[in-house]
Amino acid sequence: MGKRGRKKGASGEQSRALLLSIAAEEFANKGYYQTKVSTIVQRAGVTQPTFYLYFKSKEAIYQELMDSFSKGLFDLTSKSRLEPGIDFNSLPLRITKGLTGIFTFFSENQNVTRIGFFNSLEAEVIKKQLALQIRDNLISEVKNGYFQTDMDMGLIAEILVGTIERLTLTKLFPGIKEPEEIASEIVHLFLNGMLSKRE
Amino acid sequence: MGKRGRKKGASGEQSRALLLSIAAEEFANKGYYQTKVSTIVQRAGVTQPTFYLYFKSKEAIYQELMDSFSKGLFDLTSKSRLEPGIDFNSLPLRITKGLTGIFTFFSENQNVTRIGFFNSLEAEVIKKQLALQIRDNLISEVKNGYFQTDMDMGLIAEILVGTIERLTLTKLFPGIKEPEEIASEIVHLFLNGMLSKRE
DNA sequence: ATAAGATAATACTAACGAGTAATATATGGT
DNA sequence: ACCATATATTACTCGTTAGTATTATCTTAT
Repeated sequence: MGKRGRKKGASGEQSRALLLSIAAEEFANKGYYQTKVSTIVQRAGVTQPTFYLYFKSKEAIYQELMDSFSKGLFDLTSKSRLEPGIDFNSLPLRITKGLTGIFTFFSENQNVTRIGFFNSLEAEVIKKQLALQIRDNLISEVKNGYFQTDMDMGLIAEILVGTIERLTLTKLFPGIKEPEEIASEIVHLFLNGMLSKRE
Repeated sequence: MGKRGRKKGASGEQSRALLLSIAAEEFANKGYYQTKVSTIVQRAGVTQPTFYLYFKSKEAIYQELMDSFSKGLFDLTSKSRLEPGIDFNSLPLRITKGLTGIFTFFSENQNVTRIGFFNSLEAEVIKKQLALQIRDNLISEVKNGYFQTDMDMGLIAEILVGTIERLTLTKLFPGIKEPEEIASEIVHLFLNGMLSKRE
């Protein structure tokens, strides 16, 4: 008796994926504490115990989303490491390509990016990591004599992270600018500064 | 009978100020939702109803702290507006001074800054406002022929805000660098870029 | 056809945390 | 000396929300 039990055509993987996707949206829009499991399951058209069939806890599904973002970003940045001995004049383009990759990834994964880069406690850790990676790249470029050597590369790396962060939120996500556009404007500014008329 | 009632030497203003200060610390460290009124009052050595004697709600005390930050920052930035017709060569120093003012304010008000600039929903609004003010200044400086004119000043303003944000968190708050130091390095980078050897 | 395992629902618990009613003690002006 | 007011406490309520015990239905391999 009753309308309990497994539904026709019910597929576990599908339910799980749906929950993940909706949860990403909720977490991205409302943050961790304002996001309710009850809302997630309601929107997914399942019940609370179904949620706990696939995820150990609210914390766990959040972590899974975080990890997904974290891994994606890490794969990206470790791929875009510069091999030594690049042509001098192609460096700006290389840097632009690397930045474009990051912005494209963010753009294609808005919800998890919001979670992993803006809303979470671990966002700081991730940004710190990104800054370190950027700093290492900058230092190796200084060794090649490309930049001024009297600058603090750790500082510049942090400035770049702040720049990426801010422009992602204000220009990329609202669709005001494309990844390539943002990347090339950043590179232009950071290389030449605002006073330059040099070419 | 009992130990109820007003305490000897109890001063309302003092209790209120203490609650505000502790609340600022809690909100700054844990964010809004993880901060508990019960913890605040416990740390302040008063009870819950005492809290509600001075603040309408948890939301209200949070708003009060937010407003304090918001007002402080606004006073600062509106004061540092550039009057027209400044000497060409003194502009970098002027900009550095303005930035130093902001960093000093942040440094002297860490907790509310964390709340108003990093943890809150309204942080976005505040940053947006700051970006607009910076953009206006930049544009007026372009009119004076100081910068290249082919750059998107809205974009640069956002980059500056991101820069301020990030360096506040990673260099200023940990005490790694002083306000003046950070300000002058920013100005140097943004004016000259990383390629420049010009002087 | 049937048992085992997978997928789901109903109806609950348990805890936490914001906010309050009622009550008591100190202080300061008259 | 006394009362009005400011300051504080004890001991609650009440809603919200994460998580669960139990039961039911579907699916698939044999």
